[in-house]
Amino acid sequence: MIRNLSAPGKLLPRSFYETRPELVAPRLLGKVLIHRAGAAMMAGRIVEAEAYLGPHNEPPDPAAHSHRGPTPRNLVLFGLPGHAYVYSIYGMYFCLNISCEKKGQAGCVLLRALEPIAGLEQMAANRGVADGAARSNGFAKRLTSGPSRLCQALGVLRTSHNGLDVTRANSPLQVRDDGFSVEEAVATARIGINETNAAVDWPLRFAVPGNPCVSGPKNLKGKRVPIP
DNA sequence: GTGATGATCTTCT
DNA sequence: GAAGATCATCACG
Repeated sequence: MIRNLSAPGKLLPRSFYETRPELVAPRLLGKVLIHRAGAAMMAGRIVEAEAYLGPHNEPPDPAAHSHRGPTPRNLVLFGLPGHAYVYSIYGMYFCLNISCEKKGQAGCVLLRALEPIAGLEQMAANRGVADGAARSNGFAKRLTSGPSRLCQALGVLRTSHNGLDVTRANSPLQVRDDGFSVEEAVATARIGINETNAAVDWPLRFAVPGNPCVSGPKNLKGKRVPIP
């Protein structure tokens, strides 16, 4: 039982997000995503993230939701950086992004996997994990290794979380720096980008090398890069 | 371990 | 009307 509800470390300021997504994504590795829901607090360390570039970028990123300009769905991305963009995918799931770059430039970072830190019982309940499974080996990994899994585990919904400012101390959704430092990242192509898409090979997916909570196959074929 | 398949619905064309 | 930044489950090796 987690009695101390104080969040660890310090809140990341808006300036952290006010730059290009391909810089923000690797820098977010090792930071802590926190969701407070009533008396419950759930937290996980970000171990995988993908950058999606805004339409002003050269060349533009055809895989990004924002690449055809603002629509009612993606409006959050064109606003101030440091806001949550939550959308529903395949009818049944949600994905959580954080808007980047200054107002009017719609870059963002998709959070793809966390390493659970706090509130694991609540996460398991949110995901409907049975007691037996919750005690089995590798259960923590299956809670949050995937963009929609982590939304389910933290209880992030489009209706209540889209557009939230993650840089405010009283926000239910925050990203904090607790001093944990990641030395380097693995950069690979993004997941789920069709080969008909010109951006299929862009190395904009960043993960913590060797971390068991990273989604997908274990050996990432990508190259090691320093954190920019 | 990998690979195929179905569930399900919002969004934009 | 089609596609989609996905996941659980099942078959098979």
